[in-house]
Amino acid sequence: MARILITSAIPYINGIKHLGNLVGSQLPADLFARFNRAMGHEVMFICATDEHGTPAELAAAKAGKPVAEYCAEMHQVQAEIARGFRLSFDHFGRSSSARNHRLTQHFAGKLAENGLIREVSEKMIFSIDDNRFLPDRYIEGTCPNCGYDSARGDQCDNCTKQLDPTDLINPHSTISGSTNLEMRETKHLYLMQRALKDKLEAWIDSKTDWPVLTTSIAKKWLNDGDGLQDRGITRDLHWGIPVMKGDQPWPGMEGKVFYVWFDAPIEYIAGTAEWADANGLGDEAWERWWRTDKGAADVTYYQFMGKDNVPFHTLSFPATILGSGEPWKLVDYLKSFNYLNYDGGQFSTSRGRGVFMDQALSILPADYWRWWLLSHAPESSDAEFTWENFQASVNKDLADVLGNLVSRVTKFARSKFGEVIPAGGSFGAQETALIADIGARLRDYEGHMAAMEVRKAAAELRAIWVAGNEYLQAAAPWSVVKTDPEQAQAQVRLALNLIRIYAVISAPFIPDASAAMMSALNCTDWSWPADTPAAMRLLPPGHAFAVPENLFRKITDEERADWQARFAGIRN
RNA sequence: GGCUAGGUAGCUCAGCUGGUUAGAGCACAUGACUCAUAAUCAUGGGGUCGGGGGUUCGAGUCCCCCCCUCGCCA
Repeated sequence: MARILITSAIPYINGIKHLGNLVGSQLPADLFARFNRAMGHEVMFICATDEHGTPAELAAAKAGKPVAEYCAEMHQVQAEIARGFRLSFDHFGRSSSARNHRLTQHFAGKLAENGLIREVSEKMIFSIDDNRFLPDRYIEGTCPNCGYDSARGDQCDNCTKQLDPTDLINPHSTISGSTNLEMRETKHLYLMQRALKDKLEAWIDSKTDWPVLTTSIAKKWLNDGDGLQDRGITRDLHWGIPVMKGDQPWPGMEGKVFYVWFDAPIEYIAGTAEWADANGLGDEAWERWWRTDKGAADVTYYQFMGKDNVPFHTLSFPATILGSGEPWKLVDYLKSFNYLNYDGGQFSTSRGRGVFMDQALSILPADYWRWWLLSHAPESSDAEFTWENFQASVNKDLADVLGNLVSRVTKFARSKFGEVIPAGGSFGAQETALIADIGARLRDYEGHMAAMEVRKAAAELRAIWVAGNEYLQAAAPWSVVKTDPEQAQAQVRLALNLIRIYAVISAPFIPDASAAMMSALNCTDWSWPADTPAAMRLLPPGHAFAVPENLFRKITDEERADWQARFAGIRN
């Protein structure tokens, strides 16, 4: 039994995520977690909300709530939606937790102890009316280059010229509109990543099995231009983790907090500690997942994320870990995803374009979305969601191939032999061939799942469902029953056992439908069909079953057209 | 502008270190079956593998140039 640590990139707190966010990290991570649990491995699957930073403060202000209260509420909202999608986190934590405060401060203290932190004084724009320093993109004014009147402090959207906020003519705060701005001196901490460059590079170079997408991004940042740069890890904000050197005050840094990108990945560790706390366990319970000197030497650590997160996970976070000089677990395999586009364009949170997680669940149950998203995961390149494709895939794969199979088998069995597994006959050549075929395909499926080849795994799973229909069509128990009822009983017995196998192996993709199948079969034995011939005989003659409701309904053309119109533009 | 990835049947995509008539699913056509959610199964049509050069006995697969898409960076 292996020990497997899985983290999904943590979603930002300021709103509900869209399906592109879901399929890029949480959903494939959940698939992998469920599969590994089913294989009997010990799994720790952690996710959380990423709660600090300026956007959270602004979103809270807009909602008219204190930021802590806003984050607490939004965390509950996101947690509820995650449950709706059946994301099987062992813990869904919060980057604002006491655990993360302590750990983040601990790491900063260790980095300082090891001479990897330097203090930098710099001048930044302060908005007197907003009573806050403004990040560059929150300042707008007239572009000195082209005269565009809504140029941002970091770049002009019109002429694309790179700008410094001080270049702008008539600069103003985008938060309040105030022009009452001034340059103020402020001091920040920088993590000296340059000093860790060689260590990071050697570590990246050792990861020969990583996708090119991952390593090429990391190497670009390591070597491009002036190479890896030191990085500011503090900000002048109110909402965040106070800057402390371990548990000691940090002179000169009073009133400042750590930068959100410094504390967010540390939450992977803190979230595991939160899990231990929530379950009444001691520190050793979570440390055995993260500290190689405390039992984590045999842990394999997998991270899941969209490609935009790769630099932080290949460089920044490892710099924190390596720089601490302590034996924390580094990621072993990093699975990154491209983007999911929506009907010819991009999903857009600001314009409400595309389908958001809460809306998706209000339309159809989680399994429909899970199946489509995972079977079309943007692995090798960007992928595209269209309603036509969604309707066609879901209707064909789920309703016709799988759902109808369960329906035809259980209904036929009931009408001919009653609601128990029939006892007659024995498996012949056709049955033996099916068992061999399913067995071979299962090994293939397991290989794809273990390798996180999500699309290929989905395709193989579907092929396994199809094999059941092919068998049924060839065996034709509805004909055989007229001449050789004993043989038809054996065929039905096999088919009913096949449904249990389908339930077990499909659960990582469509957990609710799997549960419905198992419930209909009156079975609680979720053991993986490693021994296929034995699994085909698991439900014994005389075992009672029931005919379930149809597992999946079909999406009609009217519904498709309606949704297409509804999600084209502004969210309402 | 630099860099990554991609451009393969109407659609969504597989094609590892170059090697027999380029594959799958969907869609389409025909046939079979009638247990089942008008579901299933079989067969078939359909591609000059973005364009142009080159290496090779042989290239979707390697090299060069060009065009287009996406993202990152500047």
